Amino acid sequence: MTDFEIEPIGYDPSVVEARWRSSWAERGTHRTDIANGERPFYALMMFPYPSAEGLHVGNLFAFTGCDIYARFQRLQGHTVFEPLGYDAFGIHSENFALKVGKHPMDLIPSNIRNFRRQLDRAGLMVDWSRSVDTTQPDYYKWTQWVFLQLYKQGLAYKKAAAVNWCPSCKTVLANEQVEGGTCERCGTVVEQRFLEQWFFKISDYAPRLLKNLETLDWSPTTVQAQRNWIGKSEGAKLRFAVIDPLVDAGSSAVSVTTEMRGMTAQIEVFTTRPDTIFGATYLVLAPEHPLVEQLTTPNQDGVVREYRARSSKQDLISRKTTKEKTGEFTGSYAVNPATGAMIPIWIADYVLMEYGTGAIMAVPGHDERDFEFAQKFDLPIPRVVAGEGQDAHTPFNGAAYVGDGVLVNSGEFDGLGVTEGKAKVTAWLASKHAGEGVTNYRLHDWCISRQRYWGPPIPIVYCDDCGTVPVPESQLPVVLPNIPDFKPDDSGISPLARHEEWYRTPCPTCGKMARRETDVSDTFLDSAWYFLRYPSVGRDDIAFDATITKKWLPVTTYIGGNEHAVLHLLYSRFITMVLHDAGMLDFEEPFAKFRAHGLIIRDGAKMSKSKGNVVNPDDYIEQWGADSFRTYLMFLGPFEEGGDFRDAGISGVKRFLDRLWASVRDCDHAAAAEDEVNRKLHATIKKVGEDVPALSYNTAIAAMMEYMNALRKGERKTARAEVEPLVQMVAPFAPHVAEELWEMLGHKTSVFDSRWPVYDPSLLVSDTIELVVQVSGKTRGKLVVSKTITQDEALAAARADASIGKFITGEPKKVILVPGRLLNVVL
RNA sequence: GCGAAUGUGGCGGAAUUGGUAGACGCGCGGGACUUAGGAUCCCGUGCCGCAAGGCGUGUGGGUUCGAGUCCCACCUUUCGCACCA
Repeated sequence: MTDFEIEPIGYDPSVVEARWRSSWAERGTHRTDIANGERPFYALMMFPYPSAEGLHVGNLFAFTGCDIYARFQRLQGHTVFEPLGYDAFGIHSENFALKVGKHPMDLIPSNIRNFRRQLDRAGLMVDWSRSVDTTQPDYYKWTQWVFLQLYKQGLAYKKAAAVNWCPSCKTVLANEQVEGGTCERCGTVVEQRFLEQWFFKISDYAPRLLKNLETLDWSPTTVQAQRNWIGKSEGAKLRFAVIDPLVDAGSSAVSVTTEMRGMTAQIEVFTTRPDTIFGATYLVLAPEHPLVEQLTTPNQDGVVREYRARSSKQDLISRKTTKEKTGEFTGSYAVNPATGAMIPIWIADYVLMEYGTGAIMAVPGHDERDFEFAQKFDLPIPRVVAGEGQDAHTPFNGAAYVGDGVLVNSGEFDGLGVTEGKAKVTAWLASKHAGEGVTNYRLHDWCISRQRYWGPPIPIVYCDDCGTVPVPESQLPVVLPNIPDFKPDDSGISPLARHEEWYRTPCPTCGKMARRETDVSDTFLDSAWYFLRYPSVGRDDIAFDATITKKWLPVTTYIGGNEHAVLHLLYSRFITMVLHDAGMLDFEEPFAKFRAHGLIIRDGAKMSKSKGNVVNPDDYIEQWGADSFRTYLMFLGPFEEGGDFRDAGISGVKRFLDRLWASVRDCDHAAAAEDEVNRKLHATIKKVGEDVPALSYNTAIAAMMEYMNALRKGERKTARAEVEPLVQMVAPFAPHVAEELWEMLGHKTSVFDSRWPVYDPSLLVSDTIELVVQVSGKTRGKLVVSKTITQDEALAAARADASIGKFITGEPKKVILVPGRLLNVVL
């Protein structure tokens, strides 16, 4: 190497990165001082499921985004805690184990080893001394403990209920795990089954889960998703008296009173339009409604029975996608409490048992679905709301009228607006004991039982004498046994139920032989509290330490995928609220700030195994280094929107890091920063310092590249003062090479123990500005002028400039000067 | 169907409160250094045009001295919810 010219411009990432990986490990650079660290900052990322395929680029995209944020906060002087663990229980792991014929207890540890290897190479600032693995007894002991806390609060209960059953996964699913009638996991059409299940009363918390959303600094899309899911709607619960079919069947009476004899039952409906009750001409029950049997008259029995059988068997897909209305008349009638009219009771599958009361009053004139149904079955369609230009007799033009208007054909309420009508009609019906105003939520209780093997056993014992007995906390964990035959079957009973040696246990209360609960809990319970565990990892006497928790939580920033907007994120909020109410936490919202990241696609298409366009991080890290890979991932689009991964793009990022490396290597340690460059440097410090906390990583990188270009313009020799701050700014993105360069600059400690550079605002202002000159709104050029130039001076200068002046052909009608920016001469 | 986004060069994407559209990167063209270059460095690169100049942010209107940005209507794509009474 005799000549400066032939020295390589680039650095070898494999050497540099290996060197710093071991240095960080040796020096404990990523270890967080939980007990004494000042200005704690808890940067959380969603922990991955350790699949056999290894780390997905989407995982790495999310982790890197979080890592950059965390490293930046560290450079701001925070003690940052960035933990990561494994969400390894659950159906996904178990199904894969079944597929490859291995036991999950063997499979998961090897998957985790592989994940750990990949994660180590990614350059994350993760404190591995405080990790969690949800499948370890020292973790799920506390998951079971969480269950017991809910049980103690009366928020965990068991009931036989119609639940979603996935025939392929052979287990029940929570509502949140059913997507459009299919299993979110395997896509199989979900069936309804009637089974005994454990539920958490999350519905009790619906109003609070909804209200607190207003106070959270979360991505708006996530907040909106939760709001929709909780699904608040204001309306009324109304009661319709049923006329005894035996007494009144075949009666031709059109009008009856509520005092009439023979009333056997009442039907409760939920409606958001109590104002339209005068137009309710029939009732509809969901086919599986418990009253249907009782209401069906002998001559309708056959068709009703057949319809119910058909709709229970019919897959939910066709039921939810076909708009075609079907239904059957039960033969019974009820009394409309407003009109006193006798109205028929139908069953139809467009009414869902899961929502409201499973029954509706049908107002065909003012509800599209009811209209369609009434037309098909030739039921009366009266008008009770008149819109603009309509009156009580305006005919329907082939569609229901769902707009605003005034009530008509509604007795004493005629003429009231819809809003006022709702309130007055509800009050009137309440005075007649026919109903009351209620708020209804779409959110259902969370079904947590799973008839599977790979999860934490639910810590409950059933004793013939004592009944349902929770396992005492001192006897936790209830260890999941290693059984060879963990395959689920169609019976609706967990594989653990085949192991008497496991489930037979003395009753914790009386000591008599009893039977353990053989269901395990939903994976989402594991992840609903893991963030509470991280700072307290190592404490085996308690789930989370009060002092440490007070110091570190709520989580300062949580970054994750929006696919968990209604599952994990809602459950975590719920569990946190419950523990707060039990006096164990002094906050009720776990995540102060949440940001949803975008998705990575590849060459304009979604990545998928079948398309063969999946990015394997290992290959890219091998070829380009983790620093370039990380930086490229952040550069390809806005972090919160995701981006399009194209192989060609990564070279530009590597080139940038190479140039930086060369600039540092060749820099002049003694020279002062050149004025022009220094100004640019301070503008860059400002820009990057604002972009990074806003997660605008792509523009932050662009700004640093721009500065790099300015730095090298004219093949000049750079000064140390010009590159040193750039090394710090690059550090969150490319931590390995930044450490290397920091060391090359003579520092003995980690760049992450340095302080983020501070910009000098006085360098960002200058006395002269570039004034854009427009003539009649068209840009004709620009002038370098004094910042304080007046309108007249600017106009004169524009006239004097040859290329601009020629466009100013006459006397201007109007002249507009935007100080410091632009001059528009209107002719 | 409902709701939320989105639409800018050949491509990924930038653009304070309305104020130089296309930053940064890829790709492409030219040059330098080279036995060589898929390395590196320099210059150029929205479209049309020799030029002067004109035209350009999904489409059509509008507000304004001035619109990618604001308003109205429509279209595209994506995501979420999907008979929720």
